[in-house]
Parts: sequence; structure tokens; C-alpha cells
Amino acid sequence: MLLYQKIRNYIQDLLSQGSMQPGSKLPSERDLQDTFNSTRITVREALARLEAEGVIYSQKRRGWFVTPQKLRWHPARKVNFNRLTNEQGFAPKTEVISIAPPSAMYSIANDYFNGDAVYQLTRVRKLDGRAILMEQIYCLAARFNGLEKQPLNGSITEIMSAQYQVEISHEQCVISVTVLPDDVALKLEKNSGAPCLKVKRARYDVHEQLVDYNIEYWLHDAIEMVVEGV
Amino acid sequence: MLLYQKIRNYIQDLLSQGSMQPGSKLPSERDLQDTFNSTRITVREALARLEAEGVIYSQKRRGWFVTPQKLRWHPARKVNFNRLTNEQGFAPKTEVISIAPPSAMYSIANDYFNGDAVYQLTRVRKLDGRAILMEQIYCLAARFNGLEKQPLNGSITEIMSAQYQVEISHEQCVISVTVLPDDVALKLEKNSGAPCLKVKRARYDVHEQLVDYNIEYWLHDAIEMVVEGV
DNA sequence: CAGTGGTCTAGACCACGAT
DNA sequence: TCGTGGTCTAGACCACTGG
Repeated sequence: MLLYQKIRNYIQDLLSQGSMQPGSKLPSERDLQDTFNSTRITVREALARLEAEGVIYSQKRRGWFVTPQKLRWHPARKVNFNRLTNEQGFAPKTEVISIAPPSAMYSIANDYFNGDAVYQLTRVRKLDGRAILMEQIYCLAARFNGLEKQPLNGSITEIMSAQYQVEISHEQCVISVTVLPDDVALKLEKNSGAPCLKVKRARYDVHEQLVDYNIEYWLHDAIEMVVEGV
Repeated sequence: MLLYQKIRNYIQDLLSQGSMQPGSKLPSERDLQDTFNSTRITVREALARLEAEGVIYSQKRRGWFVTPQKLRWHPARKVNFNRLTNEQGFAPKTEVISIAPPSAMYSIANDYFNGDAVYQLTRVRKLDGRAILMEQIYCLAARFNGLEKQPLNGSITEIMSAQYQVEISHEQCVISVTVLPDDVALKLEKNSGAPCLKVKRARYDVHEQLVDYNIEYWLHDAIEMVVEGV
């Protein structure tokens, strides 16, 4: 068996024995190197594969940790993030990174909003202190005038409904696997190049009018998507 | 800027200039090493990140290639694979790896089929000669008696309907990002540890009875999922 | 300040693919 | 047979974290 596979199995055994709980820190790379009389390159090969598998994750220059349980998420359902995550035993937190003044300069505005001015809202969401998602929300400035004065760390859907009498009727998501763009990686305290799930979501009202357009970057190991069909 | 980022950008430029078409082969790792007066470790760092991003992919010991366009796939829709892929300009092919005789020994059988005997059908699907998916289909042996005598390289849904008068009413998928298990990696001619999308799908008839249970492993760069909601 | 992960060098051997 | 990618060694320096 290959050496990096041995190291991989060794760590997998650590996890399955229950001697390491979700969130706890793995031995340092140099410790593992000594344990296996190997080199850091090989150790990191094993760690990288376990990270890709989703069982461990790294925080920049802080070390390697055991991945918590995955959040079960329905991408095409209007669910309240706080409620859903609470139900699954997580402590959620939403941080507003920025709410940009209305502008027609985003390429999104041209592609989806007929070139009209839009708000751009950027948020990061955390579970138990771990940043797992960054999202950018675009919506028509004219339709949601004064959005920046609303409390934006909760449900946007609810604000749209309660404050603007806008109801979501249906939506379409496009989901792909890629890596975090560098700026997103920074916000999520991940290394450039970390894998992620990218979700692009367009939401419409009953008049087939686009209400908002979201781009979400989820850590690939933080989420499990549930989709029901037909 | 970091060296591996320079190499990454260099390759990205090659792609965006259009000088490399989907499917064509990249310069060898040692060529890139010479171009940048660097080492193979660093070159492979850049290649690994581009692979994670989904723009290039490796075939075992054959080299690095430009990723073809992604297939747009509705995970929760009963679509005919051949028809859908044809519409998107691909040449599809389905290979039956094995159809195992009815057995109650699979853990799936216990978890989903009340311990009754089930068929296990294993298939690989290709687009333009590239294996992008391996799936395992489990269904009740009693309900689909003689399944192994059917032509299994097409639509199972159609066989169930036409030969067994069983109609799918609805289904549920659970989608996560992980790595190919080693045996699947072999079948898809990928290295152990290649990232993938794992789709677990349960399909039911109108009587809420489980018709079949599928596990699909998609190459992470071969697919873009479309989900419609509410 | 000590230890950690992030990046990088300069080699090596092997198994497999193409020819 | 020769070139390729897959794996591995034995070091190094740096930036940042945590005490």
C-alpha cells in the first residue's frame, strides 16, 4: 500500500475510533511526518485527500481539524436559515459584509435586471463559529428602496414579504463544484483553491418577474443537499 | 505573486486564448517545470488547483487535458440520458459493468428494502468517450424478475414502465461533494482521491413504495445541476 | 518567541502509456 | 524503449498563530 494511503488510513482510524471529536485538532504535520518516518510533502498528500473527501479541513495556518456534521439543505426551498440550522443542532450566525449602494455597474445587472440599478448584499454565514458560506444577493434598487436600512442579518425573504409585499413564487438553482475565488477564500479564512459548491439562484414572483439573484459559495464539506423531484 | 499562481495563470491564459480546445493535451509537467525554472512539486500544485476548479483534468498516466463543457443535469427529473446528452451536443454511451443476481446481502437491501433480495446493477456512462459517471442501481428482485435479461444500457425507467408496469411517481436525492472510492476511481480511469459529486437517489411509486435506490458518482467537473423549486 | 502551516528546491525511482 | 505521470525523500525559508 502507498505511504500516503497508510497515513490516510491512520487518520481515518483516529476519527472512526471516536478518539477525535468534530472540531478537534489533528496532530501537526511534522508530528505525522515523524510517526511515519516520512516527509511533509507525503503527509500533506494524505491530508489533502482527506480534505477533498470532506472528513477534515484546514484553517489558514492554524492547523487541521475534524469536519463537523454536514448541514442538510434544500437548495430549492424557502427555508429560514436560522430555524433550519437550529433544528439540526447548530448555532448559526449571519454577518453582513457589505451592502453596496444601488448601481447598474454589476455584470449581473446587465445579464438579469435589464441594466437597471441593483443592490449588492454580501453576507457570510457561520455554524458554531465556522464560516461555511459566503453569498452575494442582487435585487432591484427601485423595488426594494431603503433595503440598506433593514436588518440584513436575518431572512431576506421575510423582509421582502413584510416590508415590500413581494412574495417569491418559484426559483431555479444551478449547482456546480469549483474552487473558492481568492476574495471569497479570504472571507472564509480558507486557502486559495479550496473546493466549494457554487449555487446560482434566480427567484421569481408570480408575474415571472425576477425578484433577486444570489450567488452562494458553500464549503464543500459543510453541506449535503436534498432535492425532491416531480 | 506565488509561483504556483503564476503557473496557474499561465495555463488559464492558454485556455482563454482559445489556443487549447476542450479535450486537448496540456504541456507535460516537466515542460512546465522548465518553462518556469521550477520543480514538479510546484507545477503539480498549480495543476491540482486547476483540476479542483474543474478547468483541466488528468487521465491516469496519460496526461492533463482541457475539460469539456459541463452537462446540464436535472437531478430530480426523469430524463432520458441519451436524449438529454444528445440535445447538448454530446455523444453518450452506457456500459453495463455488472448485473448481480438477486441477493439480500447488500447493506442497502437491509436499509431500504426490508431485507428482501435485490438486484444490483452497475453501469458507467461516457460522454464523447470520457467516463464521467458510475452508478449502482438497486431494486427489488421480486418486482423486477428477469431484469438481467433486459437491455440494460438504456433507460431503466422505461424498462420498468414498459416491461413491468411500474411508474415512478416521485423521488428524493441527497447530493454531497466527496472523493471517488478507490474501486470507482479505477472504473473511471481516475486517480484515487479524485473529487466527485455523490448523488443518492430514492424513487417511489404512487403507493409510496420504494421502486429503486441509486448511488451515482459524477466527476465533479463534468456536471452542472439544475434544480427548480416550489 | 516557538511552533505551525504555506511554499519551494533538487533531486530520485517506479509503473504505465505510447510508439 | 522512452517519456509520462505517480509517489517519495531531505531538506529550506517565510508568514502567521498562539502562548
